[in-house]
Amino acid sequence: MSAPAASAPTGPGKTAGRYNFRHSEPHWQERWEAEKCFQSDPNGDGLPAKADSRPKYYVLEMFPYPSGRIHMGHVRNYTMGDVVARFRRAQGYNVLHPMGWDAFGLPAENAAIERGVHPGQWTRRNIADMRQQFRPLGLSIDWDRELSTCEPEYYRHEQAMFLDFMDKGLVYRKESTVNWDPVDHTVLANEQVIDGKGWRTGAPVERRKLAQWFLKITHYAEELLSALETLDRWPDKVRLMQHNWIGRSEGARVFFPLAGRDDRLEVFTTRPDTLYGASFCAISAQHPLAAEIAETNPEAAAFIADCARLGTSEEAIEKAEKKGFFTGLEAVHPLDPEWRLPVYIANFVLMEYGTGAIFGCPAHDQRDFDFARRLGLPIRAVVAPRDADPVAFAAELEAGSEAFTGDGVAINSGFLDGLGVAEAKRAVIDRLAESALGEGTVQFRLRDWGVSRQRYWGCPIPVIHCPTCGAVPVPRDQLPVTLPEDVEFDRPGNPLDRHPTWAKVSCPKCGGAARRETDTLDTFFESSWYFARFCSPKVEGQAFNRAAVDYWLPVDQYIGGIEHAVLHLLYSRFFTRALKDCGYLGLEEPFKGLFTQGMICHETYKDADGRWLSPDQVTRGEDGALVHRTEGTPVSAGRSEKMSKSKRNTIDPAAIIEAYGADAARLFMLSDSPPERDLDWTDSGIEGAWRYLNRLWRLAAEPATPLPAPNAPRPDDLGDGLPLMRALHKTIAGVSDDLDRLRFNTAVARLREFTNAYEAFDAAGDGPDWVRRHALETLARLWEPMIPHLAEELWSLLGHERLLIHTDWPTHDPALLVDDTVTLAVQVNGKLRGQLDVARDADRQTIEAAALALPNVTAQTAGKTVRKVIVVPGRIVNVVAN
RNA sequence: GCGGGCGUGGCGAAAUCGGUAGACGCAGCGGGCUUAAAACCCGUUGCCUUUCAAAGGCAUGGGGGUUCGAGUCCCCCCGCCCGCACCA
Repeated sequence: MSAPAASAPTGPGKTAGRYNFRHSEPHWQERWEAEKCFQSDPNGDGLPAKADSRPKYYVLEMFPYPSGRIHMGHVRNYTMGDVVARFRRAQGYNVLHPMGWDAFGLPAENAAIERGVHPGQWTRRNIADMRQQFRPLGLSIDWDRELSTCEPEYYRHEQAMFLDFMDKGLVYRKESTVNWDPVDHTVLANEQVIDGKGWRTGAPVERRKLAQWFLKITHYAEELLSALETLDRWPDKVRLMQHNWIGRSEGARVFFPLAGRDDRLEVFTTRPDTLYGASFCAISAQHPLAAEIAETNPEAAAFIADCARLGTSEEAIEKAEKKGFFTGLEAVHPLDPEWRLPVYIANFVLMEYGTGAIFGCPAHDQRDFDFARRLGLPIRAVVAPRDADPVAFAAELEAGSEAFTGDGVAINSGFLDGLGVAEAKRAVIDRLAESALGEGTVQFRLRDWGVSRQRYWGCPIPVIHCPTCGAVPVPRDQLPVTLPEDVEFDRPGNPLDRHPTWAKVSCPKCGGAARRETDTLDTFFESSWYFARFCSPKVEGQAFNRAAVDYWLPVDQYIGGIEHAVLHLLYSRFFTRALKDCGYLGLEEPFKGLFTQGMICHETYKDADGRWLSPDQVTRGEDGALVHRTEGTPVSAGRSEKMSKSKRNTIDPAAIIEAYGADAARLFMLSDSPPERDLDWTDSGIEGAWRYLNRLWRLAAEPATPLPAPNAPRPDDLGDGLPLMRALHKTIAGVSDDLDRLRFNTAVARLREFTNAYEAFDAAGDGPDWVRRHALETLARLWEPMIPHLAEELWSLLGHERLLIHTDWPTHDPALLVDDTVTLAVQVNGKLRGQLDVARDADRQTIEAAALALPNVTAQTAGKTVRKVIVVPGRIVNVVAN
């Protein structure tokens, strides 16, 4: 790509002048800073000044992980947020637009292992670097509210929250399975397990049981689900994903007494109506009953081990045949004491869902059907479609290979026969309840949130393990529990665990020797409340100044990536409820408006050997074909994909800003693609943005016609300036609406369209000249949220001393939106045959007559009879003739 | 397998109360300015028929339907993308 050299304007003449962004952008940034334009915390308590009566508006972009380098995704994300922040500020809102760092996490530990640098040092240096990289973008951020989650001033509050959650019964500890890398002696996150092997060591991952801390998100499952309906400014897609993730299903718990034993098998089903079609029971390989049987039955133990081996790779699960092992036990059918069902251990039953046990009804569940076929178990139809012949239907189903899962009526089901599915469910549940053999229940797919991580670089869990008192909370006056600085990463495992002194403490209860919890919190913990901490980031004794969170929350517009659709957003919704129940704040939903932006993509390149090449290694040869820049060897271009280091198709924002300036980068980010869709980065796209900025700059720096003085009075009669004035007001209305709905691409198109109209405008006189200046000033004001530096530059070129950012957002004059005449499309039989200019208020007869008189219309209707003329005022005339 | 989304010029896209499809931009083509190039400016650009003009035909993944009129609503089919994935 050719980087334009910014030069001083050369004045009118043969060479067009160029906008010098290198001078201008830092200049306006300094002015904004000097005038404290983005400050929002005058008292230090998070609240606005007493006299400030503006309504509040909280705009937030998901805070970044401090990797050390900003990437194009950041530029897009923060540009969008900045447009919203600047737009709302101009509209008279008191805007909160903060920035912080999601600073705990694995990459810092990897850096420590690979380069021997301390995670804290690495993280803090990255933060400093990234702050510097954000600065040239000209974002309207209140940096005074900056926070970093890895600092004790931040995480001490979440330790207190953890203890409050404990008091509220929202925290518990239980054994849970983790992915264990036997070489690194470390726990792996799911995404670090690739094909059942550790990503770093390649060693087969083991499943180990560890006691871990859980947060009871399921306590709020019902509410988290139902409240989704109130989030009307969230994308449907995200709400749907959360809906599915929570996965509510209504059904029943059914108890099957075990023949010859005192205990019973507890089963969850959504189809109690098919109980008469049961032909077996099945339990998970992890079910306690399975373990019990395995103790005395080596074959059962072998089968269970077999099941455990499976289950790492998704593909294996997909292809796995349904397998079962007969336990020798028989379950008694709850509706018929004479009826016995064999009990199997089955590889397709999940311990984590429901009760870890099912009853199988092959006729009406495909999995059960497959299982029954394999093991030769009976298949008995107990539901038939309403219009089917029950006997024939049952025969066909039992001979076929597919279960029937649709609605219908009960057959072969005793007292249920003839009832619909829904009625039959109710009837069965009632009958079971009478004999205490079952009950209606609601089951969720959502599981409790396991927050323990066997890691160093995270927030310490404030608990002490005492051999006599058990898990004891760290007394609040001893918070924060801080991470030790003197740690080594030269050996595998968790440095906290093997630290010589850190974990050794005395029990707060009995004073005996005890040991600190060495697990740290999942990093989703920090991001579940940072948006609230931003409301009063400087208060010390408490997490929040209650008045400040009451004032600022909820976040009016949250912007971030779709990858956080479920976990981060669901955890934050949970946290907000839990914090409310602990008295921290007073609302349930933290994010009123949510917007998920698309990714930045770029074409990918490979050399002849299939190695990825970065865009700057690729150029076009003389024949236009892609070649390697230095070696001249052929290069093949692949499809456009999300920018990623592994595919080497990234573009460095710093290089773009250096070559074209921040406004060009911002403009390109907002142009062309709708913000929720992926954006393709192209060289020609950024060139186009840069070209437009210069055009705009020239309108003010080198005007074709001299402009009247600033603040010149508006002439009573705009004369020939009226059409441009109308176009301007349509633009004001359109752009305001676009920005309100975050439709940045159409706002850009509209402003460019008006620029075209402005340049084509050649009327002369006082009226037109006044409109010219007015239009240019308004154009600067409308552009300011998107390209703030150039907008200020234009404003200044137009002779204003006071910053543009302090001027109000323009409002349109509704009278100027309606034209005196309108152009109607004229159709004959639905096909366009001409156009008609008529007065806006022309009556139907006049329009009809004029339309029928159009030469093209008479030609088309010649020899036909006009049956009907449809007139849609202001839009269209359709002549129906045959 | 289940759920959701999307298919519009060479490309990114507009047009969502059913009313002139292709705004705005990218790329292309022709021209101007220039010693030359860049930059900049002007014109042009969905496809087809037509020497020009005028006009006409075809076009929003494919097929059918509703309607005076369908990118938009309904039904069927095809393709791509995303989420979940033995959730009983």
